[in-house]
Amino acid sequence: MTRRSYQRLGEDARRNALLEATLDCLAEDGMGGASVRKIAERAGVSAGLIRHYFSSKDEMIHEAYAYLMGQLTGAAADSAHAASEGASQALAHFIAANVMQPNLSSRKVSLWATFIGRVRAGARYAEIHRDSYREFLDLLEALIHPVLVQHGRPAAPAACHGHAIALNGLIDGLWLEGSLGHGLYDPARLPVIALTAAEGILRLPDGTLVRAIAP
Amino acid sequence: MTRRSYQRLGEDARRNALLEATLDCLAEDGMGGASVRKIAERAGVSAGLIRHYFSSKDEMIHEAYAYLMGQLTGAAADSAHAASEGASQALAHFIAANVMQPNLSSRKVSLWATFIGRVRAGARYAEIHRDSYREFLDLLEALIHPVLVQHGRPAAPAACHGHAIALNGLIDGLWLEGSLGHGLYDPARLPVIALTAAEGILRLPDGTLVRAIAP
DNA sequence: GCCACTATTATACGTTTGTATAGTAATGCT
DNA sequence: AGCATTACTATACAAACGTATAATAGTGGC
Repeated sequence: MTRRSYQRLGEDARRNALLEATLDCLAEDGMGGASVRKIAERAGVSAGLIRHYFSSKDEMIHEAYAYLMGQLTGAAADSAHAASEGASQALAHFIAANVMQPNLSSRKVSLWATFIGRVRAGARYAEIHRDSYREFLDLLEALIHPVLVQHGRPAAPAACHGHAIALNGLIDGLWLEGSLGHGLYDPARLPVIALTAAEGILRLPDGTLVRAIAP
Repeated sequence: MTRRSYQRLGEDARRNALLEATLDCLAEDGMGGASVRKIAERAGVSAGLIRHYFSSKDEMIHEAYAYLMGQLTGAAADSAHAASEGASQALAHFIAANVMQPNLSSRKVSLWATFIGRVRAGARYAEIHRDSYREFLDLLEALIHPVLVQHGRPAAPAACHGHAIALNGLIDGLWLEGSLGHGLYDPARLPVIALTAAEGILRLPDGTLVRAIAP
């Protein structure tokens, strides 16, 4: 009996490789098609290995969701904290980044939607979703507040919160629909559409955000 | 051997019962848990029946998606064509209806997301999605145009189209996030948040849409 | 080079899955 | 009531599934 040769990997590296493989299989085959054997094959390991890292398939999928959302919120936080020339530019960059590559991504949307489809029925999914949604809202509030102050708009916490909810909704919706390659319009239009809409939502002077990132 | 007694149903009625059962199982158990046996049980028939109506499980799921989107777009069209006192009220009602019950529904969102998760990898899913997305955009454009004209805003087709994309994004995002019971805010706030944001996106005078549906 | 540790492979098992098909009971017509 | 039609049940099958476990080869330390 000839055993396949293999290379050992540290615990973190192997674990992350399995989570990445899980996400790859979910993006391609959905929840119904991502079997343990497929995930193992994608990760380049045998199916028996998975039990050494996760106590069940369910746990591995939950962890994959947490891992994905950690990546998405991490990238959003980096974007929010990036160097910029003022509050308007920071907000504009944040919004635009969400409706452009690499965030505008059918893979990311497919994964996000696949997990959202389970939020209603699974407490762990719901918890991960709520935490990341809260984090996105908080990031947006922090970006919106100084912009409102700068333009003399009402900037009380409640107003900022409402704006953050609306802006997050706009970004989510455009990101979702814009990533799916439907061919109904050129996704390159989305940054301007998003920024123009955001100016309206925040009652900013026309061009405040669009001009903040234009050449 | 005692066979279970049963009642015959006409082809359309039985078929729709199966599609409803499919959606119920998908909403509860996801793509990975909705087996043919579960769906049959939910529909109150034996598993062998399904082959008499659908040539495969895959086909049944695709048909369920088309059926769901038919319901959602049908309801949207009804809402768009409902009697109203003017263009602003029609648009306001349409927007508000999308972020309130019965549309604000974790079941609907779970189903929608579950299928969206498959759009990237499945041509049939992508086709159904594109057709319904186009229909929503068209409905919105038709609602937006007279409102812009009424308020002397630029109302060329390209402008309407861009506004429809933005508004649809806003509605989708708020509907999605607002349906999931995260407890971060009261979903009863969403109609006002959505309408206020829509006024901004369309550059309408403050209160145009909010006041159109307030008591 | 030797050895201990352990990451990994291969295999097994019981259950579940989607698909296939023969048989029969419900129902409408005469 | 009798009969033909057919919607539906029950069962079977091969494959796939998630889970479990014994064995072994890779690797670092000495």
